[in-house]
Amino acid sequence: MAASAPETLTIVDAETVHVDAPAGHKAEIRLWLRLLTCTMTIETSIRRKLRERFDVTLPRFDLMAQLEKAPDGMTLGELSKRMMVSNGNLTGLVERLAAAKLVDSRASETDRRAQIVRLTAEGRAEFAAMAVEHESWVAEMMRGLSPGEVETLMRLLAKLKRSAHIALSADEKPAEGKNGAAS
Amino acid sequence: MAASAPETLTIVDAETVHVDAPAGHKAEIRLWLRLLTCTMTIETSIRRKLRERFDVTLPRFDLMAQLEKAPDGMTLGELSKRMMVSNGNLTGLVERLAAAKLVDSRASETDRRAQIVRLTAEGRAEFAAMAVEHESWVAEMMRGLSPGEVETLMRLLAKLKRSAHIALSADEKPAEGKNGAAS
DNA sequence: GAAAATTATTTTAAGCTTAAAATAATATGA
DNA sequence: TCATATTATTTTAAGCTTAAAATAATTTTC
Repeated sequence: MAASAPETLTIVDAETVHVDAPAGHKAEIRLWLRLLTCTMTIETSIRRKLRERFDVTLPRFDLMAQLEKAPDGMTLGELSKRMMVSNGNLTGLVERLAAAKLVDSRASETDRRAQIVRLTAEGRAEFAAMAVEHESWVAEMMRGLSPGEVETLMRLLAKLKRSAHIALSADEKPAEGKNGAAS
Repeated sequence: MAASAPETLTIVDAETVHVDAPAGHKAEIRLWLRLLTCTMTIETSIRRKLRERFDVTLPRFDLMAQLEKAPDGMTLGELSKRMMVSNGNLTGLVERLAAAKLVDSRASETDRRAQIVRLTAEGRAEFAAMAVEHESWVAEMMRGLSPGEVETLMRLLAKLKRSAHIALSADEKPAEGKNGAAS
């Protein structure tokens, strides 16, 4: 069951076996590094442009982008899940954006534990301006891909995402035992 | 020439046009978000496991991984370029790893500005142990992809990387003028 | 062989990020 | 109802990260 044990025995030739670690997953490691490189390259460029053009940080833009999709606001927990960052991180981020009058954060009427965060009118306008350029920057960086290639990447990355989530859930519940062995 | 102007007019049907921003690059934005999600999912998992199993942070692991490929050491500038992080970032990272006796940093003999960083014997041993498990974690998360799919992703991400670099260099030199208009 | 330009790194100030512990409000169950 | 568990967030401590300014060494140019 341990992830470190080579359970799936892929047949490899002798060369590959003795050069690599037990199971020889070099292709996967190279793919992971390439994925990281692509993401970092694009992200670094976007970060720089957001600062130059709008004097805003990427995390702030990302937070505003989430809120823009939720006119009725969103709790911190929801934001945390969607942005894939820690809860504590958001507390500070929201505080700073609230200080800049771009978002508004207030306790929920029905559950006083929850904070509901919304874009202010100013935040919405500011985001709209940024989003237009942001979209064109991304498109420009992907200009070398054909529509078909974009489509293929979408499909394969969706598959990778599913695959990663399966691995995730597999090691987050090392022992189950209670509700039967199903699913 | 501006990245924000819709230069490449892709023919789209009326529905799509009026819903989207000027040039309608929704597919590209969605691909970018998916790329980000995949990377963050895998990275978060690796970060957690490195901490649990080896009590080490991801940036430290990444730095050691770079040094492992350079037995004769590497300058900070070289590390900065390869890891795609800022120069100042590395100063602190190397200091902390040096304090832990995992790397060794000393001024170059031939250029006293440059610091040359190397893994210590202890660092090399520590990294070797981590690398084995790291490789299997990554492979596990990619288990749902066939070898052919891994190959296709490699190829298309390489293309995306090139495309992004072209866009990068296009706006890093807004005016050239000196060495002729060639290339 | 100096002045000027370049290169490599460090410092600084601010902000981002995480994991873990603490706080506070709600839900659950005897 | 009251104790217990759960949920949502904040706080804390440490470390990561960046951009920009400062420092220091080397190279270029006259």
